[in-house]
Amino acid sequence: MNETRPLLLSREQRIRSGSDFRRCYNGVRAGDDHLLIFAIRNDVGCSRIGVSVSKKHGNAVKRNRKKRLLREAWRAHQHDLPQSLDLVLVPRQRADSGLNDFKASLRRLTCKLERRLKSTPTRPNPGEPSS
RNA sequence: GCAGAUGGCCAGGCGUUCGCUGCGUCAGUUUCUGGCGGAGAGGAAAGUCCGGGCUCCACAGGACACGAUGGUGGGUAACGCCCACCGUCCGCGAGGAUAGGGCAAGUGCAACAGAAAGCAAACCGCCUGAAUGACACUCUUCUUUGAGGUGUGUUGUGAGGCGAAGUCGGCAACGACUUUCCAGGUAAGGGUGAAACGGUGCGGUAAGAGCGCACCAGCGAUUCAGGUGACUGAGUCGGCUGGGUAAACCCCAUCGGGAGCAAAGCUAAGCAGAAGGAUGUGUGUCCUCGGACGCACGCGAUUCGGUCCGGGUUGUUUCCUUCGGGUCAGCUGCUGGAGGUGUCGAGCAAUUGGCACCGUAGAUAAAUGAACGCCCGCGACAGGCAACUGUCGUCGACAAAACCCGGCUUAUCGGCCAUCUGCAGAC
RNA sequence: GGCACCGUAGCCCAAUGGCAGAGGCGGUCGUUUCAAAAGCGACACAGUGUGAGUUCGAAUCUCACCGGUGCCA
Repeated sequence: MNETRPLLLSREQRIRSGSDFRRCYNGVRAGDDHLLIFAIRNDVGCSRIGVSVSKKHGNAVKRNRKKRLLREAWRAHQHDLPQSLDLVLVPRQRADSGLNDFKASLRRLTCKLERRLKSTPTRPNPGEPSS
């Protein structure tokens, strides 16, 4: 691991507007038992993530804990993952997902998404409105 | 020691590393970045059930509706909250519960059962008289056996039989059916029902009845005493008693303007309009004779918490309604307040006055996290007579601010403290 | 965050405070048919979201929870 680059997670590395979320939902996606990821390329210069946890996961405390675990997993692995992507992380509705589960799923699924995006690099994202 | 009652408190702790959001300061520099310092979820932050602060709108009034509250006194900015007390109910007790004004202002409701469900009467039943049957006795009439009548007594019936009348059947005895059978006194009793016009006893009576009396319960009036008051206690008198339900309509008293920080204000950016409705009459001044301004009436819009009356503002060539389009970015509001802690007073208490000290979250796809180590607690397993020891754990209650306070309600692992009660034991 | 509204059979929904509950669609069985559909007949399916209270009695009235829906800049 590169020791010189700090493991940060600032506000610019987060998806915060509804239109960006909608753009991601029209991109490619991949999932496993713990996680579902929507991804699309961006031109901001760095990768960004967004987190979406539905009300089915429990009360506000349980939902907040899942969001923090997802952000921590991404923060720890941000330099090992493909760059210049917008990711939306959606956890699966199961109670036993821990931090290590999310880390492993994140690594595995982003590699899959990177390969899928490279295989169709010129795809004009048919789901995205071309406004 | 066991079982409880009430009130209060805590909400796993410490350390290292990485990370997040504000604040202060310094440096680069004015887009931001970095260093240092310091701060960073709750007792319920929750539900949004009440009350206020604050912001905007409105702020002539009247009538009628509407909503909330409901023992008394106090506290408070205010409350449906809190404290103290009163009444009622529950508990052996410490204590707990209590929407607790008024059905003697009016209207309504009570299924089923029951004689009857609200005015008290009707029905069954009980009793008396008339009437009538039987028996006994007395008197009397007719010609003896005998028959009839009068009176008295006992007893039966008196909605029920051997009563009376009619029809049918039958030789008859008799049987069947139909009709009819007077007047009154009672409310003791009447399988019900949630609830039945006081309860028990004695007297009394034709039978009965608060009809009378004694005690008890309840109601009303009144007097005295205590209390600020709700109310309590004692006495006298009265008729003997008038049910329940107002979280049924309602009456009484008190309170209530509307909306809510997605309020409200500012900056920046951006877009495209369409349809429908209203646009009247009279008159004055100016006057370039086309218009402008003003007044009155009418009409429209809006507002005065709801409706009506009545008013305010405004429009009458610019407004209103609906549909559509654009933006949904930033700033202020935004945290110092009915603040907290300690102490000295007032008060039974809730609460409140003085003084001193403290500085205590401000996010916006929404900040508090992760990893490791030690201790604490819990659970499982193993060893051990036990005390205990060791290992393991996605182990650590309920739950996270969103303008801010005061309450209420609900959720909650485990534990601590204080006061008190009952039972058992010892002294 | 704030403000409103609603919970009754599998679904849609009715009910005067009174025997605990109407109807439609759907379901099961029978009848009919060669078989089905339609029709006809029968049956089952609720204890009214949960818990307290008022009342003799609550789906209904009151309160507190639970679940769901809608609106705002």
